[in-house]
Amino acid sequence: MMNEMEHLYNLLKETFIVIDDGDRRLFHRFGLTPPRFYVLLHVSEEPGISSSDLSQKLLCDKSNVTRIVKGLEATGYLERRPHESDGRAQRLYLTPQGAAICNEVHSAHTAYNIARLNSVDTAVQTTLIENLNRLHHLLQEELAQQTPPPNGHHLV
Amino acid sequence: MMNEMEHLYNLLKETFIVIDDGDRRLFHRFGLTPPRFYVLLHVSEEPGISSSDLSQKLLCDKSNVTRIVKGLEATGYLERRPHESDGRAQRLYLTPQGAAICNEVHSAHTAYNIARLNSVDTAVQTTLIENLNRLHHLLQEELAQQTPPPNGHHLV
DNA sequence: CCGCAACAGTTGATGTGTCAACTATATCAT
DNA sequence: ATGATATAGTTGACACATCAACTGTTGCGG
Repeated sequence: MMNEMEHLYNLLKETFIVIDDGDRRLFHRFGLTPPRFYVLLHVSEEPGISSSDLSQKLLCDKSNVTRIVKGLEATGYLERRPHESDGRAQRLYLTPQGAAICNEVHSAHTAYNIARLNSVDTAVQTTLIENLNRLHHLLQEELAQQTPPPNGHHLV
Repeated sequence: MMNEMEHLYNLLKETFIVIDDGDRRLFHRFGLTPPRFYVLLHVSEEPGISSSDLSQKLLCDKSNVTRIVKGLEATGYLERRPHESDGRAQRLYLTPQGAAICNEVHSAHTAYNIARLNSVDTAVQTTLIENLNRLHHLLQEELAQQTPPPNGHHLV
């Protein structure tokens, strides 16, 4: 019927979906989407970060960042300033409102994660982390040796 | 710095991303995308299934199915026939070409999953499945009791 | 049998993601 | 210095996802 590999595969996907759905709802309560929040978060952690660096952190295409930033700028959460020495680049900064909402949502998200993930006991948590770590490494190796990555991914 | 919950959270997301990226590349080799493939797969498993039922299996909105089906119909992989007793509904069937590509890609995907997930040894696999199962259950309960689900999700 | 709620499916608006092609600036080797 | 190459960011075209609003059918309670 369904072998172990398929089972593991499906479990991973479904677990992710549930987590992601919870995130989406949480962010929605604050008028944000996951990508918008994660842009704010990264900018708050590294003020002045460039769009390119951001796209690498988010594991998505640069063009995607361009448009998300545009939206956040329109909402008044983010601003772009020209890079002082590189004429191509720009630097991203949070506005005061952006910083405020980012802190607020970040706390809520952390609390939510504690609430939802703390229900598994510590022992399970630890082995889960160990095992996922191993799997994650193996998968990444496997992918890396496959081909030069086109551009792929689609995080958060 | 980073507590256990955050760690687990990030690991789950990143692991999923790597898996998903591999999938995307695999399907791409056959001129398919993940959503298109999964529509074909479900129709092959349940010929005559309706769009509504499909959207529930895929955990996505009906309107999404409408458009994916439209695309697959245009490619000649799928056809729609009116439901014999319900004037609102339609039945979905694979064309011979659709059935052929579906089988081909399905085998390739299974083989790929075996290759990539078999590198973790059986013991790890087993505990991983157990622990993920537990986590998955808890998360789902948590989500379910939260609110009447709007429509959410975004599988595969 | 009639009116109305539920359901199947479509459409439009919008956000997110990809890729490919482009502009403009930087960098590096000669 | 100049010319090839790389990098930063934008844009256009398209796929996929949501939600909200709509059309038609079904089915059910009066």
